[in-house]
Amino acid sequence: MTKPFGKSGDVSELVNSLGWLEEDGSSQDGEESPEMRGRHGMTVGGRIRICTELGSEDMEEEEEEDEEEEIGPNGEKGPKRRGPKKKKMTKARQERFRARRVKANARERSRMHGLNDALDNLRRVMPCYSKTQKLSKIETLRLARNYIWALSEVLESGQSPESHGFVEMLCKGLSQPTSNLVAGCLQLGPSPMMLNKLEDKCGPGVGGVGGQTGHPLSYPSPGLPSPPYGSLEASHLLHMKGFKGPVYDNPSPNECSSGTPPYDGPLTPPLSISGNFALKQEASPHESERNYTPHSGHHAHYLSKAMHLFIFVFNIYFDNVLSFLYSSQHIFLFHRLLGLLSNTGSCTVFKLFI
DNA sequence: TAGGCCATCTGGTCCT
DNA sequence: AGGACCAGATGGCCTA
Repeated sequence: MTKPFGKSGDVSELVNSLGWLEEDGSSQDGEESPEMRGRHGMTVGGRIRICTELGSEDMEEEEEEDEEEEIGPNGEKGPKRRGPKKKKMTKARQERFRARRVKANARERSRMHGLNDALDNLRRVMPCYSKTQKLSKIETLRLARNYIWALSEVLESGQSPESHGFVEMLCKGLSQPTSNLVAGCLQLGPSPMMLNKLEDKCGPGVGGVGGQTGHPLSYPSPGLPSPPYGSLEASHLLHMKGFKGPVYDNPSPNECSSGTPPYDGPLTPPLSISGNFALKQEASPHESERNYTPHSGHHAHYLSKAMHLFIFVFNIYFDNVLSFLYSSQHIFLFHRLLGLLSNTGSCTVFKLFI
């Protein structure tokens, strides 16, 4: 249920159709003409514009009026205005201002599109991804936070990802519908929706749950990070201990309450980069995901998933990642993890990173 | 119909 | 001067 893009563009079309565009055409892509702002003070959408340095002709007139006011009503000279004298809004200046504004709007739009693309990529690696039922921005971020948190808990405390607690962590602070969605995905395992997801990414018959390899944990070829939803495969999640029915129809007081409660206190850091991880990992350094069994490759498996998501999330803000990595001992641990993960053959994206 | 979510425009601020 | 980023404002769409 994705909404069409450029809704404001519709407004501009309306404006265009009403013939309110500037003659030079500088009001394209939803821009409102200075005339509209100046003369009416309110635009098509009813927006009130506060004129500061806007290039309206009225502004120019206002300035001139102000200058006249300095000569008092009875002819006496009033106090001179202090500070630098305002530049006059000449026609040329107005046009430059307008052109600058149009360019800035375009940049801002593309910036936001970039942000949305990144968010879309993030949605794709969430436990419940659906083209038709998109998570909202805020819910995507919350779920990502929870997911990283939950996976790191699995690594640190050895908690089973099949436990009720794992699901609870995933749903913490999420709205009721999102909680239900997540719970539904976890309970149902690889639903048709998830199969679609795999096919969307790697094409039909390529890897994935329904792919040629047949193994539930054989991920599709590179591109996006290996999808973490392998951990949601039926063999893991259908038999969750203590996970009964639509749990979130009846949420516990602390978890998954209705609405979108504010973030209630600091969580465990998304992924604790501590020596422990590496040590746990070393138990089966040569484990391949294809040969993964829940017992022998437990930590390697979930470590790789956590790292995939971790890196992917940070990939969105790559600049921040770099400063983050070079800022402390993390760089050492990062490389150590990289080496270990390489042995598992499950860190394609990781390698691309380096 | 109210509320949630979203895209867009805009002005301000900071930085190069 | 101009670009990046941010937050506020606004209207449109959708759903309960």
